[in-house]
Amino acid sequence: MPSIPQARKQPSQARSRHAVAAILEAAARILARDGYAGMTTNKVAELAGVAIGSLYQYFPNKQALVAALHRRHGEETLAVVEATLRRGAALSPRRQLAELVSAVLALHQRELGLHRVLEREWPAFDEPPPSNPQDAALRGCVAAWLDGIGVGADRAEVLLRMADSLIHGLLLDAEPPPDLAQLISDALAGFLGLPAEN
Amino acid sequence: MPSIPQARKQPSQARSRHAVAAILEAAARILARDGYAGMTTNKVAELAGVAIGSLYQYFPNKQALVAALHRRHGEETLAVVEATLRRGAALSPRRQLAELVSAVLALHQRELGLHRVLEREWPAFDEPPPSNPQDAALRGCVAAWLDGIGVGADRAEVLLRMADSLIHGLLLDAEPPPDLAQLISDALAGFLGLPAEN
Amino acid sequence: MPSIPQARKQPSQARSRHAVAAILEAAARILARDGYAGMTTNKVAELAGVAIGSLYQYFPNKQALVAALHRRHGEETLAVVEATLRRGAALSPRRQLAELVSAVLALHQRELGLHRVLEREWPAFDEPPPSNPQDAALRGCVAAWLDGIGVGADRAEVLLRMADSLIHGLLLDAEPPPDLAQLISDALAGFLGLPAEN
Amino acid sequence: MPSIPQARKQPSQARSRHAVAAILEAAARILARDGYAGMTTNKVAELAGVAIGSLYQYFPNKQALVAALHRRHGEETLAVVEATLRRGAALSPRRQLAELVSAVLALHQRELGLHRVLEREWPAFDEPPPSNPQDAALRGCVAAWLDGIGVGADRAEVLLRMADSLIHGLLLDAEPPPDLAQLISDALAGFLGLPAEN
DNA sequence: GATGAATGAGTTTTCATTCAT
DNA sequence: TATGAATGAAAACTCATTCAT
Repeated sequence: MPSIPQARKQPSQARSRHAVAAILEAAARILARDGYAGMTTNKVAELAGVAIGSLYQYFPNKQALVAALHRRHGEETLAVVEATLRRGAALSPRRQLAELVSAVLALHQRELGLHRVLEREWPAFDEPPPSNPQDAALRGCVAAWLDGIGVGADRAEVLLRMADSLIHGLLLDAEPPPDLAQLISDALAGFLGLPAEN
Repeated sequence: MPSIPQARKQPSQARSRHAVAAILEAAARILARDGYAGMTTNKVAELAGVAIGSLYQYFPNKQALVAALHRRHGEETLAVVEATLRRGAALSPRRQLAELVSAVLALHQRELGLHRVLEREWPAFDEPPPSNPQDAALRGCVAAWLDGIGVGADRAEVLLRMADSLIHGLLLDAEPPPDLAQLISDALAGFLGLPAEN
Repeated sequence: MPSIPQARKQPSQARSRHAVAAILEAAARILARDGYAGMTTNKVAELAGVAIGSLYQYFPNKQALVAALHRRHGEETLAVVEATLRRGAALSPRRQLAELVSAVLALHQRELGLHRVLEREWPAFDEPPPSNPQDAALRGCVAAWLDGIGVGADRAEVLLRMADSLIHGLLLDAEPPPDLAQLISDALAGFLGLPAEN
Repeated sequence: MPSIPQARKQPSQARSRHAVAAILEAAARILARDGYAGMTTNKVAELAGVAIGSLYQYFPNKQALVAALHRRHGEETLAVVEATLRRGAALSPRRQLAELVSAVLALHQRELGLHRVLEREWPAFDEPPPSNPQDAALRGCVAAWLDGIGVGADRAEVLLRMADSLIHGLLLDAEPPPDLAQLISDALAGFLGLPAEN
């Protein structure tokens, strides 16, 4: 199996940029609703309002479509994390953590079904989801923050995974508890050894 | 025509029990290796050494196969949790938690790939993974324990989800950190508000 | 591109042996009529009266179907050549050659369209049509004959190719000349240096 | 609205002549490499460096492209044959034949893969390869020659086919014998009844 | 019960051709 | 005229499931 492919052709004209966006949007919607196996390229093209051939002009195959959604998700997360850290620079570490969890949680809440599939069903492709550039950037960003608050920067990787796991694992529950952000940041604080605020 | 005499011979229950076990084993192996989409009932039957028709004699369809694996996993987890709690009754809550995490982690390490798929790729079937009896039993068991150590029993559900998410999310990493049990129980203790042991 | 594949499964039961024969027959007919590009596996299955899935149970892909026809043709040719040489052992070399040409020509005349395609359209597969066992056997058979009549056995290969080329090239003409066998054996005799019979 | 002035500028015929040449060249290359089925009009246009739309401006469809290549090949062959006969007018018939074979063989050797496909894969279109004007001219030319050397002019057609078949059949071998021209002209001489030269 | 050949709807993907710009 | 995005019919192939033996 070839590894996960990139986009086939850079959309240059306005019309095609629109087509690509429509395709991604449709793919997200169907993926969220029907899962990876239930998502057919024909359904995606139809919902996007383009011909199936056009879809294949921009994405060489089904996997590439999902990979693109994944990438998009990574970019959004990175942006949110950076913004939150910048905004909360003056807060206590514990509170910064809480802000981060809230922000990322909010991001996920926007497209719940999609993220569920993206995380859970990222099909058993050859390898672990490729650590793309955004992942690295995110890790770097968090590592710097940890370093700044006196926690070993080497915990960045695990922290991120924990956060991801907890967010997805709990958010996707039938009835996620209302104080989810609180619960999760408690757990992460426990892991980081940050003292509770009185 | 006279009706055919009912049963020529009491069908050996042993044989069919063996077939079911072989099928489940094969399904587990293939599911772990190829993911849900890559698991075909024919491949399962072949690896199990039974005819495809026989597979369908025991499992009405592909989903049922995966559901059975899920159930089996739930049963194993319940057994491990009960045993650990029984064995560690005299320990401090914090240490009991650590024991629990270690035990369940060990269980998962045995069939890593399988659990990844079981958790991540439980396909977007019509409904969320059915809350089977074992799940309820497990929840009850943990609730009782929490109650006993002075933590609200209502946290059982979330605790279980957290544990599950963390175990799967971290264990499946390319290079899971060596002190994984420690990290996870720190996080869970943080969530439960258990004081660190000095 | 993978090299030309073999049959996927040996038909064992009577029913399936029949299916394989029907598929090959249908493939031959359609290939002869529509050429390689015009031959679709679905058309073949339909004409054969089997489901498309059954076709793929015995032939892993379209190429394998054509390869099987090729093989069959090679076997028939070998049989005809052996029989003719056996029958004509007492004749003069020049006359033996004439007999051979006639016999093979007759074989080709039976399924004209098919052989046209088999020879002309054997698509640009990776390599020259694989020298299968029958080819080798045929070469050996002809080499022995050449040796027996005092012509270098090393001409067998070229002789066979010449014969093949001439038969296909001329037979497939819109109006092949009536004395085709004569013309071709004249040419081959010229190549072999066999004196004309008065 | 006033009608748009007809032609802003006489479209450079040079440019389009160049485009046609580039397209044919690209088609030849791809056809040789990938066969008829593997040749797509889009690939051809890309390799030729023109837009797919432009290709369709000069050639109404894919077949027309291949037909044009065929025609080109016919023209080259005709030219070579005429030149050879002119140059060798003083030679003996047997030697003239040898010269002809050598010359045409050389022509084919230049673009081996292309001719293979042109001859072998001329797809089972509705009709046999259209007997274009060049074919007729070639036939006439050869007929005249045969007449001049005292062989029935009616053998021109068969002679040409034989030559073609032998050249393609043998040249395309994995290891064509070194004395190919000799072998082929022996065979053709045998067919024409030309005496061997001592 | 056990077998495995047969089924065929459904999937992914290609590519000749068109046509708005 | 040139462009190249868009089209969509059609092709190869898969696989869950059935059912005659």
